[in-house]
Amino acid sequence: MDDARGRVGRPRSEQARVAVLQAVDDLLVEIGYAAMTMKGIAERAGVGRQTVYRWWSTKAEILFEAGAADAEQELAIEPAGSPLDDLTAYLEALVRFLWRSPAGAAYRALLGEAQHDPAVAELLAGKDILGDSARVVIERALPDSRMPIERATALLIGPTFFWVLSGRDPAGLDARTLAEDFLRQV
Amino acid sequence: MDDARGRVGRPRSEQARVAVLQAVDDLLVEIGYAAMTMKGIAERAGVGRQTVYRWWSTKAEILFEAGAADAEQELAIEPAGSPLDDLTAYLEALVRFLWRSPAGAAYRALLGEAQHDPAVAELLAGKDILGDSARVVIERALPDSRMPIERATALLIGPTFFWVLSGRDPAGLDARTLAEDFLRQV
Amino acid sequence: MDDARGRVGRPRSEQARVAVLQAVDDLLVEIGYAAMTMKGIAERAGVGRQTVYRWWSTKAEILFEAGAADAEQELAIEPAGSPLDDLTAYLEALVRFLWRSPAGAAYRALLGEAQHDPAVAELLAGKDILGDSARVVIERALPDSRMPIERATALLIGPTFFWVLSGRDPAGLDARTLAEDFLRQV
Amino acid sequence: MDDARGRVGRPRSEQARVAVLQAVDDLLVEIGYAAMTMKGIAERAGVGRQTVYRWWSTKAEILFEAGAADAEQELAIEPAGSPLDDLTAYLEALVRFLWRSPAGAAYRALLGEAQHDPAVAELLAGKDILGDSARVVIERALPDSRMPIERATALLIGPTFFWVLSGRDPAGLDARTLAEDFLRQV
DNA sequence: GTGTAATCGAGACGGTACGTCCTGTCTTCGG
DNA sequence: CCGAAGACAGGACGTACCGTCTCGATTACAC
Repeated sequence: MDDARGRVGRPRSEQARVAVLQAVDDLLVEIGYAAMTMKGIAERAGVGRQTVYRWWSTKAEILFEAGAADAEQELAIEPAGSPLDDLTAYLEALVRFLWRSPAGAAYRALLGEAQHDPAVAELLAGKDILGDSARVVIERALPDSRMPIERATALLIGPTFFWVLSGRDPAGLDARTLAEDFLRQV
Repeated sequence: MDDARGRVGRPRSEQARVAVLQAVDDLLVEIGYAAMTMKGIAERAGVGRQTVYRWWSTKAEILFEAGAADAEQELAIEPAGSPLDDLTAYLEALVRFLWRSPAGAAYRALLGEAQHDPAVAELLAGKDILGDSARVVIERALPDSRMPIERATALLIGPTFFWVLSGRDPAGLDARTLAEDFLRQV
Repeated sequence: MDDARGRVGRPRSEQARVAVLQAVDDLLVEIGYAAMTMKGIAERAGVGRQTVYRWWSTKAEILFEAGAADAEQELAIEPAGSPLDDLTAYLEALVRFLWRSPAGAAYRALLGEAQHDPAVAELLAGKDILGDSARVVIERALPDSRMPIERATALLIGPTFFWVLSGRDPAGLDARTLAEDFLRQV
Repeated sequence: MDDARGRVGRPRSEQARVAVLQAVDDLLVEIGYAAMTMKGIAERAGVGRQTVYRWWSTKAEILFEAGAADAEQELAIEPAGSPLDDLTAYLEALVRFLWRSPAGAAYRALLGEAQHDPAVAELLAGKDILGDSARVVIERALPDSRMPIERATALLIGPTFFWVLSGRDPAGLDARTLAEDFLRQV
């Protein structure tokens, strides 16, 4: 309705849109975030640069759109029977996401950029990928907890988040132990 | 010793060194990390660009040298009497550092860059500012703990670290509560 | 006939045609030839770009169509009684045309473009605005001359043409003197 | 002296300067004035674009510097014995220059551009290539003429100039006849 | 003192990405 | 089929910064 009314002119090309998102995905793996350029994205996608700028302002925006869906899916956990198993499975997924997954690499790059670029910070603030995924798990595992969900989230995610982002080797992490630690607090 | 050997030629100018470090400090506050350039640093310092490149490879290196001493000092806590008070004071200092301090801004910028730049990651790995400061406090407050210090560090720092870096408002944090949570685990 | 055959569909819009020609006239005065673009012309005329391209290939073509009629009229001189007066009047008109008239500005722009663009050269070759106007005057003033008309044309127009196009100030020209010079040769 | 005093920084590269001028000369012949771009010139010269922009503002300026010396030389005529021979030789050189010479093509392109670009007009006004060369010949051939040199110049050059620039075939020109016509006026 | 040598500020060098603009084509809807 | 609108791929624009390179000038140590 909002879309179909007074539309005039050539409509946006879906083909160009997915080509750009795919190019960003590929380039992130091949050359990394820092080496990615708007020019390079456009060329890789076989798309004019103006077309890229018409729909996204920065490579951060494209990366966000390209990675958000994957991220959400990778952090969604099947119920595992017990609270401890649930939390363990989630923390394992979190490590996998942050450490190895392309979507996680994108997330870390964006979060890094957000530390010194308010525009990116705002972009990330619009969709709290980690917090949302953790809330689902916590509410399922501890429906009766009286701890505010925000604080519980930080306690659950924080240690792993710090461990990975500060460059420590995730091999030194044990998800089950962390889950047990968490249950002792909450 | 390293310096006194058969050195010949004009020695490094201490004046140029501090001018560069000062310029980086100033520019970080004035224009932010992303907008800082090697060219801009050299001009602000009144120094030739070659002189900058001669002693540092990247702006990350300069920033690191400029901020490390401040960071260490801001995270060093006087013994406060009780373990809970000690830990609370440390977490308060940590929030101040990450959230408001220029040195903390530098640290966050570097940590962000480290997520997609291995050279910066290595730089940070060389000096574990957060981990070192936390270890001191933990060993003082809990001399008898049998939990590995690395894990204890992650449990202590993690929630606050995640809270701030993910863009949440530190006003929602309560250091004493977090310290109590921590003591329940360890 | 050409028009009356089995034409089908919406006929060419006269309104669009004159809007484009008017836009070109306006833009030539307002921003000059070099700054004119096909995009700008279409927008100024309130016309689709495709409509412009459908009927003209280049801005030179539009400008030519827009200025030709004016040029012809500005260079047509009423008989003035004597050959000398006729020629003087013509040379004065020529200076006015080349120096101040919008149509003259268009002509000079096109002639300039023709020096490095064969397509424009061919366009101008199709209608010899200056030569045709001079021939009329010369044949009227000197019906018995045995000098080839082409050479006479060059002798009459050349000095003024050179003067103006090489950027000299037309104030330094005296049409009557030039007419006398011309009569001495022919 | 003026140059050698307080110079600081790396001096301008003569090698880059001649590479650019040579590239412009080549490109003018190969692809023509209109198709020449600053980007193309820089690439052809194996030079950074900034280097081109540092020393010249427009392709017109480069072309002017590249062609001026050639033009001057091509229009300098050896004394031929008689005024008529002198003037004939000059007019023949003028036709050669305007019609066939690469330097002449450059001149025509610049003169064309000058018709709608005041910056180029000013550039050409700074060095009156045609006028200067004609003055030399006229003053040598007619040392006692009382006609102002500017007017004599226009009478001498004008017809040929008009003939060539308006796209007429120079085969139809006869230099000796034009020289005779000129002598009849002056 | 007189080299010798590494430093300094300055600024030009060849490159490359930036974000904008225009090109000429295309794809939509409405007359 | 024409027309307005506007997105498309492409490519030049002029600018900024990259990291390197030459300059002349300075400043130490070794002779």
